[in-house]
Amino acid sequence: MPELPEVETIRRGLQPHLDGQIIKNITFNRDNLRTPITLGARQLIQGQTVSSLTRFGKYLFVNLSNAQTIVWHMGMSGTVRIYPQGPSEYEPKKHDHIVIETEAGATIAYNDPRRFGMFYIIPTDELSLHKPFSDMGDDALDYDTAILYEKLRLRKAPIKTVLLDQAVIAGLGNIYVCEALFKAGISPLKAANTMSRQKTKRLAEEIDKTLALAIENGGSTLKDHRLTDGSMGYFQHMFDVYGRAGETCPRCANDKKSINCIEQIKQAGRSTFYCPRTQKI
DNA sequence: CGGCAAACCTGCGAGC
DNA sequence: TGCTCGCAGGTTTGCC
Repeated sequence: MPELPEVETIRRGLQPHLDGQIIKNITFNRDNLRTPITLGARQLIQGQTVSSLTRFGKYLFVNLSNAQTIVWHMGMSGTVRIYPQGPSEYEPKKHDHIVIETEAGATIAYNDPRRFGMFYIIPTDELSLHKPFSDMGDDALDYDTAILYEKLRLRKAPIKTVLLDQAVIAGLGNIYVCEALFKAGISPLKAANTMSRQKTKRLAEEIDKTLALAIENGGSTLKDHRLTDGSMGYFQHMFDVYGRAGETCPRCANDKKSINCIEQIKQAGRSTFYCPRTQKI
């Protein structure tokens, strides 16, 4: 599910219920997700105050007053449900792997059927040195276009594949890469190292617009993603190309030039949706 | 090192 | 109705 807009939507939902709150209790209903849940995790988390709730790329960071940080990733199918009234209101669901109760009385449940998610704790000051983050690119909501251009210049793989690499830019996933490339009129097959400064700037503008609009709309619910109140995102209704193989893209529809122009292809094992007529190499 | 397939899991829809 | 197959928002590993 979660690319940057979905994770940011979850972060904003958690903010009023977790930031500044004391974690009274945390329950792990299994000892691993994608990564193991260490034995000491509960002791390090329980009783601590949340000093801030931040996001980097698709990762959520719950920073604690004891200088430890919970690194939280939603995998493919992770969702967070908040019950402000606490345990009396909480309805356990299958695949609720982690349940947090705050001193203020809220219950927060992490549900993840496919268990591709991650939830582990590391010292806050080691975050930037830590494995995935140490060589991750800038966050897709706050990056330098000139640096993006330099990174693209070093890669000859297709632009679609390169933008999915979190070391290039952090937070983009399959949906938003397809959508941004469409809006920028760039073919997903174009070699990254053939991107001009001008085209990179154009792409960056469309990435910015696409992510902002998606966040405004609560992210995209294909199947699993939910806001923390259980409601669905809305941005899936605004896709130009993702999941629309065989349909007509908005540009071609406007020009009355073609129908059924949207094609679905595979790149590095992932589906790509695009309009071959209007997305240029 | 770069690039790609496969693996990690469960659930769901399509087709038979 | 029920079975099998393929596919899904991501990341990591291992093999050319």
